[in-house]
Amino acid sequence: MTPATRDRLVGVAMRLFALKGYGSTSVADILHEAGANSGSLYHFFPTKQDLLLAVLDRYRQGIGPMLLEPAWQGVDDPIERVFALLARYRQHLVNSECTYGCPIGSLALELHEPDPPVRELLAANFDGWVAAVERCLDDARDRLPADIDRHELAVFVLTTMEGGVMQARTHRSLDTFDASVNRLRDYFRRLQQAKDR
Amino acid sequence: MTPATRDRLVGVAMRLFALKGYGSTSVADILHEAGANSGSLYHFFPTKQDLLLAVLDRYRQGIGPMLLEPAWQGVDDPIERVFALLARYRQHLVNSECTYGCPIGSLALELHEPDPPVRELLAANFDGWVAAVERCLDDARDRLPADIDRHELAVFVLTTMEGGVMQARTHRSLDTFDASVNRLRDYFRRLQQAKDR
DNA sequence: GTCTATATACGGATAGAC
DNA sequence: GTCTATCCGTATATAGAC
Repeated sequence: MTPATRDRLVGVAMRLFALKGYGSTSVADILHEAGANSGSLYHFFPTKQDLLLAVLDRYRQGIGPMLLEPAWQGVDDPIERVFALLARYRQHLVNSECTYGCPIGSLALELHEPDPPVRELLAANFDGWVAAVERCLDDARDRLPADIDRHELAVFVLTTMEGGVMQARTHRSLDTFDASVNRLRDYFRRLQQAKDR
Repeated sequence: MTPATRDRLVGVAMRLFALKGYGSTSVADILHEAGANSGSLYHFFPTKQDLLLAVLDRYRQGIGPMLLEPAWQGVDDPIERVFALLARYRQHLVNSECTYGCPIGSLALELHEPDPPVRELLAANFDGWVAAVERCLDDARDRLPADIDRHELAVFVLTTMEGGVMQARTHRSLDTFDASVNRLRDYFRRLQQAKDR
């Protein structure tokens, strides 16, 4: 069965906001691609921004099933899971010729003064991502220095992904993304070596 | 003498694009704040995008005099210069209550499929920034492992800044920026320790 | 180079029948 | 819940006098 109209609208909006940005996606674009009419959309969502909130909520709920589970298929080592997650973003860049990166990061910088509910959902998406990485680091705590701040380190992994994706899109090249992940990998190696002693 | 109209338009556009974004800044906003009329702007710039190109070019030319020189006042140590540069972005966040970060990064993610000249000027801005950091690292080469890729490391510094700024703006808090810079500092410490042995 | 007035398109959102 | 038709503001850009 084809998804109900509301879900279809959210799905199309998710796709188009990621592809073209929030401001550059018109309500008419969404209606056209979803095969719906203005009246339907405004029946479910009072404003375009409410549709954005639904999109951000779907991203947040999808962190586990849509992002982590596929990325971690067949990867059990917690530190390798961190880098498998980064590899997934790399694959998105490859598939899109370096035009598609992290939709949350793009929206976070596109919307300069977002209304509080929007900003909070963006932050909640980052928090969920960082928390998942932090659980990996906790699982690997025996291989890291005891005094390392694992929350800071998890934030730093997200920083590396977002900063690397931004530069890759701008240069239309994977080089800067790979350089960033290489340096993060080197940092992890040195942390693990410090533990060995 | 008050700046010539053209320069004033570029200056106002630079400010408003950084504050509100490119798409959310109307030509009328710029004209109003610059005290100019439509005819003047379109006399100098055929389209709004040409004005953006002038803004990006001014950023690029300003990397030395407007960014590096102020950040490096009284700082001679090349590695401290890297962190002084990051501290300058932190200060921008403080001054703006975490709303103003890096205008180049914001534009890079706001414009999803920029016309080639725009994308190239964004990339040139990143290149100039990275090259400056790389020169610092070259100046400190004796304190870093001989086999470290200093270009990758310079890219990683920009990655840290951009990723940290993005999260700080989203959380309206310096914590994630500070966490990222702390981890980068720890990485540098470990690189220098590796050299000592 | 600068001014005013305006063309023209498209945006989000609404009205009201079905 | 869905449809068509449309309101109305604002956007970029232009025309042509001065």
